[in-house]
Amino acid sequence: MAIPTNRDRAVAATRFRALGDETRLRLLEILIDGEFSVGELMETTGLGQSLVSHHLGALRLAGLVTTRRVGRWIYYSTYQPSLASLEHVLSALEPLPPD
Amino acid sequence: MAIPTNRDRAVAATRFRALGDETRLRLLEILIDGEFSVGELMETTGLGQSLVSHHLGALRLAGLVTTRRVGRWIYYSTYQPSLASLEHVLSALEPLPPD
DNA sequence: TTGATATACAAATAGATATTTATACATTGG
DNA sequence: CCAATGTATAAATATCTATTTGTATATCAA
Repeated sequence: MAIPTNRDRAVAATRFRALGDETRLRLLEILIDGEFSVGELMETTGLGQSLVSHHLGALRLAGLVTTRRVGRWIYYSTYQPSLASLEHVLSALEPLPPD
Repeated sequence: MAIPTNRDRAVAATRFRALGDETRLRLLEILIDGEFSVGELMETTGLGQSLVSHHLGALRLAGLVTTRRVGRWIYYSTYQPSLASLEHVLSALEPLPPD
């Protein structure tokens, strides 16, 4: 396996940081089940428009979600090559520490 | 698969946040290759004592590393049940975004 | 073209985190 | 017990991030 470069680490850190927020994890969980517009995500989560948009933007920059515009709506979905499933990623970390 | 609770998400977010820092990723990479004391990690990375200790503490709280005291030294290593290999975790996210 | 709707973006602020410096604690050797 | 060594912790500060509020942009419907 190749030695990670500083750039590799920067990218990875950005990805992990994007996952390191409860609100974004919640949005991702929803998006794993399908494609949703910002408005639908607002309804489901009860969060404000700007906040949802902001977090989705962060997930997009991290390459975790992708978008598709349909008329006035923009539909978000998980970017599958990057995130086959959140469960998969989580499973590598799941067990709780002992101490 | 069970619906994630708020607590699940809080734990996961904490874990991801711990991984979302380049310095900590660097330390983890080193620890994947074996067990090292704080002093050794300072030498290898060129970072200050306090900073190394601080980051290791964060990794420990996140359940990503574990410790073993031998005399005055404290040896850090990856907590295997939690992190079989950083590469494994990274591989789940590796591909870069298109846009 | 105009008003309404859906979303993004900017600015402001509050809160969290990384880093540094200084100090405390624990263990060993003498 | 005392000095030295290895590590943790506290305090201070600077930087980053989440959230809120306000505004801009894009698309549609009439």
